[in-house]
Amino acid sequence: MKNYDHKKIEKKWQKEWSDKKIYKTLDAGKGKKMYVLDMFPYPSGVGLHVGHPRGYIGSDVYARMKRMEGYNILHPMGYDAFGLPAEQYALEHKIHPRKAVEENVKTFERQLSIIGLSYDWSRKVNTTDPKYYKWTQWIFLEIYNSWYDNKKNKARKIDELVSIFEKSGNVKVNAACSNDIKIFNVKDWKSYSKKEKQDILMKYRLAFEGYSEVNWCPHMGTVLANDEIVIDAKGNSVSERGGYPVEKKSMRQWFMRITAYADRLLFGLDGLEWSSHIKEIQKNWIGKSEGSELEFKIKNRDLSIKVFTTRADTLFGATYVVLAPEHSLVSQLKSNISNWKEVEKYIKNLRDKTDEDRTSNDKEKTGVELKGIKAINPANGEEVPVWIADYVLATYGTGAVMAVPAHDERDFDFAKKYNLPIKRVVELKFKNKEGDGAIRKDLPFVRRNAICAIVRNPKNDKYLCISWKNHLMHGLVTGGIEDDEDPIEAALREIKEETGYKNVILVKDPKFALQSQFYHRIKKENRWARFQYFFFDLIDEEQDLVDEKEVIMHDVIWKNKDEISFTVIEGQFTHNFINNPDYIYIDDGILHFSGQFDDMESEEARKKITEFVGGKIVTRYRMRDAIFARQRYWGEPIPLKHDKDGIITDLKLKNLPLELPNVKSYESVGTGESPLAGVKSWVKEGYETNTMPGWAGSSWYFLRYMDPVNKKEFASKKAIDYWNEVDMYVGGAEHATGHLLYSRFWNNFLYDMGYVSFKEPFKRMKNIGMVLATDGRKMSKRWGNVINPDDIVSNYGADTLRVYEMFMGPFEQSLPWSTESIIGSRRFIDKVDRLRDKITKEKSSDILEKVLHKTIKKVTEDIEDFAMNTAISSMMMLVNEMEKSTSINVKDFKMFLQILAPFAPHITEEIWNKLGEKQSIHKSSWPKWDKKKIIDDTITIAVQVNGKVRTTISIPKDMEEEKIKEIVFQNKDIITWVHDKEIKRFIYVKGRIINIVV
RNA sequence: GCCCGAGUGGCGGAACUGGUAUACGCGCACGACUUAAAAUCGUGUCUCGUAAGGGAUGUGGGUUCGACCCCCACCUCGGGCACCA
Repeated sequence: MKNYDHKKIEKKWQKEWSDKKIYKTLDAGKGKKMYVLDMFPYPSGVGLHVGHPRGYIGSDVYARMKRMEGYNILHPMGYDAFGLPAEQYALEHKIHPRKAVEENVKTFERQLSIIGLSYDWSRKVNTTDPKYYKWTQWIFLEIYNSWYDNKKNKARKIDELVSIFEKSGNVKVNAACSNDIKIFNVKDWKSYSKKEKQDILMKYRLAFEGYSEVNWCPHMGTVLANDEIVIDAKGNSVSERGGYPVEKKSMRQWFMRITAYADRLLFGLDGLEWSSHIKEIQKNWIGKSEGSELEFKIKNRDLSIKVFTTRADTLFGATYVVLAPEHSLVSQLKSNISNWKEVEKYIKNLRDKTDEDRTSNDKEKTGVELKGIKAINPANGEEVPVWIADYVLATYGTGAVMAVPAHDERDFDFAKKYNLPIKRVVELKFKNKEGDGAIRKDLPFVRRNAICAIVRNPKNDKYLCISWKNHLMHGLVTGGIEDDEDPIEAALREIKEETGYKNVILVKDPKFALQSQFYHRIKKENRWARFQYFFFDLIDEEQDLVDEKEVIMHDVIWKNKDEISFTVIEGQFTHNFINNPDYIYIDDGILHFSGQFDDMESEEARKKITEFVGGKIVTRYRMRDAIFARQRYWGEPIPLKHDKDGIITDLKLKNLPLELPNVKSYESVGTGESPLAGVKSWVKEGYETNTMPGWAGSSWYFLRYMDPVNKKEFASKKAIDYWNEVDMYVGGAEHATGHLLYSRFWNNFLYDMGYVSFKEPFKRMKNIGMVLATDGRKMSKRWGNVINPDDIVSNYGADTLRVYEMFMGPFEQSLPWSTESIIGSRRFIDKVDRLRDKITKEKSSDILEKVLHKTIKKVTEDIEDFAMNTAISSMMMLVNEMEKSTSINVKDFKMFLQILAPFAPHITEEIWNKLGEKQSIHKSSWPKWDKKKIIDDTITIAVQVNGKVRTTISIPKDMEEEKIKEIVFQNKDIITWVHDKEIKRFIYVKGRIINIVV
């Protein structure tokens, strides 16, 4: 198998490159800069599998090409090493997490070093290094000491907010803040104690203290993440390990007010060259929705319920109000609630359930009415009941909703279960725009009330239809309601008049109507009809005679459900309606039973009704503020101090870093608090015992690489301005809603503060697909299907691994590893090596030159697009062409080596060197393709007859259509196909195809 | 349930902006070299048909001179969200 000794040459060149520091980044280059960044890894204890380096190889290929193109490249690597896995690994192996990280980093670097990646290792960062996390802590304090001004749409220093309070209280302040802010004036502010002031400011800070529910496992004495919990056979939440009961516990946390940036994070996506897929995920995650905030007054109390709705147009159909069980109003209303015990029990029960339990979709909704409480529907003054229910979330909107069961599925389910009234106020509006029923623009509308009778024969399950003789259509029985006539009477009358059937019985009044605008073909007018639907069953087949006038126009027929193809309204809709008469209408439509808003369309009604009841239009986001605390040891300490009176002070820069104390035991203390709460010296100083979450260090590391050893700043302004944003970011798509949002948030913040000059940190991004095992599953120790890159490098060489990983398939796609296919990549490199025998000083053949220059173009463009697989396949074709040639010009061959060099840096360097080059191939300049050499003078194009290829012809590329026509019609194949048929069309698309239509 | 993305030979995949579908690689078959094997090289390899020719890009329709590509409906798989009012 071995044609060349990859072990020898790879080692040799890796040493050479490292000794000569050929990948060293210049602090400020004269030329253009290019920042190519990999998402830095979490160095785990198990080592790498063959999928891990795939992204690194891709970014390396890109960086190498750009380096050869003359860019000053920043291409660094580092480690994100705080967090649970390292802590867990340390606990299991009974070593300190720092030690564990050191070991894992070593393994990681050994495995990476043999692949030949062009990192500048001198810029390595490690989030667990106090010299690094000093600045993570500093950024935290910057965020802590800031608030978000919604008017200026940027973050500002908290001191400026204090000045505003001192001058004018908080009346004029429009800030992103917690939603339980009280209004105060200057006098109030001055009267507040230090602690009170602190508490108020806390509600404005961008990093703030608060409480949240966590999953608490008393037996283990720890907090568990959602995925560490399972549901046992009895339906209780238990820990995955050990099966111990888990309950909810409210715990003190730190938060980051990322929601302040929701809109900027949303619109910032527009300018980014990311895959639309990732942008879509972020958009959904942010979850912007426009709606109205409306108030329902509570009867006999000076309180009201604020609800958020996107469907203010359905307000007249709101038949009850639901509060989240956690809603603060519940306890405020206690004295008025006559069934308080029941309510209390319900809330208590709910607390023991996990979120997952409570919100799983298939679970039936539950709730309790707050008896003795009535809310007033602001639209019509109706008194409606108030409930608490598990399907309303405290954390979204206002924690309360108006329930409109006729137009919302959840409310509908709930109303059905508890027998609450359902009131339809929006109807489907159908405008007939096609056919001879299409609305005539020149005619006014004539309004009619009408019925649509769905008559079923229970004996054979067929439906009564009218077949119109003139129009070849059939539909259900429809007709107008006379003045003062009862709709059901009208329906019975129409059935009798049109079909003669007189013994039918009403089986269902779905209380549904549909508005339809159409042109009445017989009456010759534009109609705007409101059809009320009724279901009837036929009792017997006795018929009266039908009036002669009706008989002329239509027949009476019986049809199966599926055959009902047409009504005056719309066949498909009616068909669905018959199948599901409990149909709740959730789309926009036209209003009725809504007072002065009747006949208005939903969109307009939303604004008008909101205005009418004194509500306001608001924007809400699904995204929540991010918890910025973990109750663990292995994380950055939060640089804050609490004194005995509850006053918090922030550490100053000169006191940073606040280092993690070295302790013997960093196991959980058993109260749910961080292990730091058990460290006496730490607690005595009053230091915060929570540590930062895993995403803290990774939210700004890309800035530190720009100036990695700076002791005075997180990075100098000069370095930041020179490197600017990351030009190419490569990593997994799994960070779409975590890291990629948090780091955009931090960067936007740092921009507001003037520390960085760009809003968005990652201009272009490519997401590496996963490498699956040969069995199509994820590679995992558990399945025993892990392929280790060390083995591949040892058997085939690093160049083969690199070429294969790029050749496997599209960069962003997940692909299974193939132990069989890799040999193809090795053969390719062997062939390249063997081509050395053919190198001469003679000129290469014209054909070879042409293929070479085309390949240079293709590879250059493909690498730019990360289409690595097609770049390699085009080089394979070039090599096949070279094999056919008797000789290859040395200069041509060197150009080929250069374009192959990013993929196979070792073998190309070896041959390059053997050909007498002194300087590294990786420092040479990227070859340019010769435009003249890739132009084809004659082209081969296909000739189709009626769209089928019949032959191909070779013609000079600029030949005129008339001449081509002549040649084509002299062609034997074409003559046989065309014969003496008439030529209807002759289509010539320049340089592409000829199609003859006969 | 809702929102994205994808379905092409035995396998991984290619196909520019709607213009010769199956490039490149793996595998397989046959042949050359060899005492032999490996390695290497050559030839073939979607499918039906002796051929002429026909049929194939998940399924069914549509638009077009022409569709893997655009439109509609459906099926399957992957991802995201999941009572967000």
